[in-house]
Amino acid sequence: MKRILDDERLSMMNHSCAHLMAQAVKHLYPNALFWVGPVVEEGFYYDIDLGDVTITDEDLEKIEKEMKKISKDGKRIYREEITREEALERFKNDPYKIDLIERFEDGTVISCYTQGDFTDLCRGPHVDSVKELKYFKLTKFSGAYWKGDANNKMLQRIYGVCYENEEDLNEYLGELEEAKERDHRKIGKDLGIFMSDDLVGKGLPMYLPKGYIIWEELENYIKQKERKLGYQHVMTPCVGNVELYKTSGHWDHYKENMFPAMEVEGESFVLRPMNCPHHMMIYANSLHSYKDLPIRIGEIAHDFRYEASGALKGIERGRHFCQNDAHLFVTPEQMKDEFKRVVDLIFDVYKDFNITDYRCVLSLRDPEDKKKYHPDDEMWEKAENGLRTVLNELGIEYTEEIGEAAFYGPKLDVNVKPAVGNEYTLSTCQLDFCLPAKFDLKYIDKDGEKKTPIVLHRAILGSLDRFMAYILEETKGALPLWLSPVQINIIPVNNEYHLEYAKGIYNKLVEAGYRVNLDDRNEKLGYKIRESIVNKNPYTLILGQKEVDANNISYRMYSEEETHTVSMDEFSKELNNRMRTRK
RNA sequence: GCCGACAUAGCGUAAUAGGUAGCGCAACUGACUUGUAAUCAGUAGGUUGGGAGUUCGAUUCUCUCUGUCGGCACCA
Repeated sequence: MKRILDDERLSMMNHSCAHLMAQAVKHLYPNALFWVGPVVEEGFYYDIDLGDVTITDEDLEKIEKEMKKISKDGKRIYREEITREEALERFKNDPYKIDLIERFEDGTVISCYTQGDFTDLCRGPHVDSVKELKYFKLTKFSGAYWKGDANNKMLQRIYGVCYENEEDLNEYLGELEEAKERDHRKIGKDLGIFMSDDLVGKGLPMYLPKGYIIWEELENYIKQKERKLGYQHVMTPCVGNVELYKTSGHWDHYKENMFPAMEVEGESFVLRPMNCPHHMMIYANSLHSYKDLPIRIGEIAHDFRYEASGALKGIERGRHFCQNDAHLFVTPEQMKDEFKRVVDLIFDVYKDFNITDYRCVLSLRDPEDKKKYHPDDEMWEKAENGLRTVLNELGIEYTEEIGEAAFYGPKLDVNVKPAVGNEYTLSTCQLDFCLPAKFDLKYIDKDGEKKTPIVLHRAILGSLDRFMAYILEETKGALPLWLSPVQINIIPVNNEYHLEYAKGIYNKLVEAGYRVNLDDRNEKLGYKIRESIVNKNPYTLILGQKEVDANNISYRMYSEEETHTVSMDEFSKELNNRMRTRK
């Protein structure tokens, strides 16, 4: 399927369709004022000020109908170029357009596009006639802050999408439906992986036995990788004194997003939102020589953030989550090498999980935003240039994004897209010259001088919760063998005659360390097989008289219809192989 | 948090122009003893998310709270 943003024609159609929608809205709501209507990955939208009117589902249908009418009428779309002054005069009653026009320098030529009774300020380009826009659909609507600023008025945003023909449109709409099916929240419920309950609290999902198995496997997996790379794992408390976060600076930046402080015997404590300060204190616990560095402190750490209620989303974003966190304390000379090791680890892990659809972002500070970022221009220059150099040397493709850095330093983010919703960060590696200084961390260098180390903050699986959400969506719940809560489901054909044999096989597999289920209920074979497939078990063993007689086993793999009959030895080899290759 | 929509049994859903709710799957009981995607019969399960109001009567209308969903804003 063509991607709209990558396709010139489709981009133009979608943008023109935004104008078409605006015209229809203007017909139905003569007082409507329009802000901007760009093309985006999923089609187009237009931000509209409708005064006190709010859009409903029925309105969306009405607007769509009006759009069809205008399209049928088939007016040509004309481009017109006017001066900034003419534009200011023409749109003098439209504060939104004036706002846009005033951004242009004096003497700029500004273009307008007109179709029938509707004119809009626009850079273009557009299709030649509205009759080219036939296969479109308004998909959703919501509030959206003017200029993306929560302090501003909320406008109404209507989203739509336009394709060249009906098949493409239907295919796209079908994909939207399909995406809902692999939403981790649905899979998590269907397969009994996690739950949540109002009485526990929103944004606080709980892992059921099956979910905890996955969680545990992920924990063991990443800790093993890290140990091999010289990480030392620690355990630190989920609560910390407020002073700890005042020292780090997190309190100033994030107290609004932390659970409120608990006052106990004159002291204030908070649930920790991240683990950097604890790890800094662990480093500070002993004196370090340059010979000891890098020191790599890792933790599978429980964190709590008071996320805005509207931001909560299953296990992808909750108010409790578990970070695959580590802080690497390095000398300036070691920084580059250590950063490379982190990047290598990220992509090594992605290979194991078959993650290929990701985007690397070099997240930089916004130098204009004096509030958000640690005020030390020299430090930022050094950190950002250092990070950029390393990324270039590693040959990593990335885009730079301003204003995405942490308050203490720039970072490399690896972002992915979920089934439903906005892109998020899966892995991150952050360069920090700031916190080590705030905590006055030192090591003794060759020359006997005390120096401050650089810290790399990094998370590979990000949070185990979010990573699990991602894997569930990517696999549609059909997890690879090593992660599956039930790896092998055994079904005896007839309990009376084959249960003993099945038990023998069951014991052997359990002994070998597999998670096995023996389905000895009195149900029809077909019923049990169906259920085994619905539960997405990787292997379903069917054991009947044939297998008993030949002392072998028959199995079906998930997503395959044929049955394989092999000896137990062969089956063990296959299992071993899949466990080893993590397939 | 903001804008909007939604909330019916464990899950998926139906219905009521206001007269206290059906169905399927799951569960439970019994029969059947099964060879590759749903055996048959029966039983139980609901203060229709919580609270308040209007009404003779509210699951249905109104308000409010809570939660969920779609976006926006936020994301150390």
